[in-house]
Amino acid sequence: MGRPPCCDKTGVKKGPWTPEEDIFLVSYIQENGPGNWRAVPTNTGLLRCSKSCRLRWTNYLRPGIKRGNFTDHEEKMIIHLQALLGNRWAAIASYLPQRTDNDIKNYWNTHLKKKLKKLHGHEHGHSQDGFSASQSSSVSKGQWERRLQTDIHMAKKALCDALSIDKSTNLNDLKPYP
DNA sequence: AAACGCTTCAACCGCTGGATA
DNA sequence: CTATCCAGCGGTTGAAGCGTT
Repeated sequence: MGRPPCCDKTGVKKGPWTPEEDIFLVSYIQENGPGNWRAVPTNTGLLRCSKSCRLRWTNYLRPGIKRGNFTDHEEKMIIHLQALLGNRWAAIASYLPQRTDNDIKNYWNTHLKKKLKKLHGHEHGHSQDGFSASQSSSVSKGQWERRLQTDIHMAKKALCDALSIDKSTNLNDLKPYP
């Protein structure tokens, strides 16, 4: 017996959010802060499940979000980080605080995948995901995590090169967003 | 003008890991 | 230790918009 789905209650609204719903959600979060998502539908009167509220806030309503028009700089970072980390969009997004993981994922799937395919022609047989690739060569998760840390360090250096950032001063700027 | 196919992206679904009782 | 709950994550879907015929 698994955990029951959170959204199977009757009377839960789905689909696009209306401006009114957005206002209810934003004003609630302005007063109470994000978190305790379970309480949000009851306290706001929104007929949405907690998951839907959290998603709407983090991907659309949260302040400081930049939408559309990815810069060359951002694009390069995404390409480098994806090559290193695989499809770990939340981890990638932590390096681009103005972008959401959903946005980066969408941009990758709709723009960058195609772009890279064109660039590389038909390269075959290379893996996409770090740990799943390592698993096949019998690497333990602990070993893989350590390797990942090293890789991240190397990637930061590589990013500095790719983005023409001064290596000695700006490595720390690439720390994930808290 | 309208029918069709393609692209984009907001939102959903199912799963996982961490926290807690 | 086990069961349950919740937040968060990544894959996927489908409606809307856009371009082409």
